[in-house]
Amino acid sequence: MSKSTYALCDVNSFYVACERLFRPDLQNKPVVVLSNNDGCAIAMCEYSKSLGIKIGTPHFQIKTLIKKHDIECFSSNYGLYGDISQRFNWVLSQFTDKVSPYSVDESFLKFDGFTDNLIQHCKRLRKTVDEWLSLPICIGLAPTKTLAKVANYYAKKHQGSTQGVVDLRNEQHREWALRRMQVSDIWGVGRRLTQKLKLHGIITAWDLHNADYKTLQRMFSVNMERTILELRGQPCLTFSELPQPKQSILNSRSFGNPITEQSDLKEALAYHATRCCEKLRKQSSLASSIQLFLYTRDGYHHGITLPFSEPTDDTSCFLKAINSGVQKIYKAGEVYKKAGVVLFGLVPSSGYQSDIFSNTSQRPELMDSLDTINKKYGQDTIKFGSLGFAKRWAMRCNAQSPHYTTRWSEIIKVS
DNA sequence: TCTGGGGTCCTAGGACCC
DNA sequence: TCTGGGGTCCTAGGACCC
Repeated sequence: MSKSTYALCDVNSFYVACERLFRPDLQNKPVVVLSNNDGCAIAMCEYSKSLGIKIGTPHFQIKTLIKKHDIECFSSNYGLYGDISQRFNWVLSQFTDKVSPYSVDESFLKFDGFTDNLIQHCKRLRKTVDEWLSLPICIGLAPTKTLAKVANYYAKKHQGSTQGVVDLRNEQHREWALRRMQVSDIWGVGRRLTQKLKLHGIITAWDLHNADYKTLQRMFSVNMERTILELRGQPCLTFSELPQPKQSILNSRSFGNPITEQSDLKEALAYHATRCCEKLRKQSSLASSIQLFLYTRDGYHHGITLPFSEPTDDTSCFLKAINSGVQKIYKAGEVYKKAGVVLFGLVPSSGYQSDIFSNTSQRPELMDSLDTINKKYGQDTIKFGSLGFAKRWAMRCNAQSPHYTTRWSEIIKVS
């Protein structure tokens, strides 16, 4: 039996590609996409990169560049990106039944039983994504996920000569590739680890490939051991087609303007809890506890964790917890810049044996109706009163493109 | 003046129990 | 002067990813 081959498919500058989909006039114009709150650049085209704009560069630092080079700037539009991402994965699923979405713009695929014709198959896949979705992608092939990432790195770097597909199933090719790659470019090796590895003379990906994995496991962690083995072609990371249920669910935002009133904080936290609960019910889980946290302007962090008497997915239980929690951590006179909610201790809702003596009110039908209506008619068509109407905390988002594919009112008009 | 948000996994250390 | 050992659970913090 032949071994499995992994492919990593990712869309080049995904957010920018999405913004260009319905704006052909931007095809040859520089584009930058900003983070939530329009705080910093999080995606950009090659040209903007060449001007020195990097991921994380604050918006205010590049304002002159934007003006000078007539760069089109967008607030991020996650509704659009999420929808295009789903279409992308659907196209991938036409080429293999083993698709594992890894992030909004990249997915791992698994191919069994392919040999020589796999490269041609991937080139057809690439052409199809281009024809059907107008998205530019690159594909890396290898016997492990970590090596597929390496292959993808080269496919992206040498798109012209490789036609966006690089195959590292061959060991000699792998050595060539790893010798020329910095260890910091390996998936799972960040800034800190790069520095520490350097002290041990490990500079290139090939150095790490040859290092003693037992020693490095003791020095760092089992993740480092896995990375080394994966670089040697031994799969250590699992491949799962079904998205695994989240173990924690978080929603938070910086405020558009600083907040000092407790009532505004409550509204913001109620909003975050509502979003968390939607995600919770979507993955059919119940949460055992809720944590709220506030950040002050001076960067100080206040948090509190409140357990429930039994796991729940009823929004009103979370809102009650927020009411009591925020009173405990709020300090009059503080200036707050960010708030958020995390749900912990998630358990599957199916088969959960609820305590017959518990007085927690579970109203699955009510929550169901709420989700159905809001899904059909838009977020917060029906909502709890504690979410309020003022939204004094709402984030800045001054240049968002229309939700072309997910809101009827924003669909493109041809006249 | 203005620097995002949502996740995962691992480890160390403290509390507690027997 | 001596001052156990092992297990579990929880939390905080660090590191990584996109």
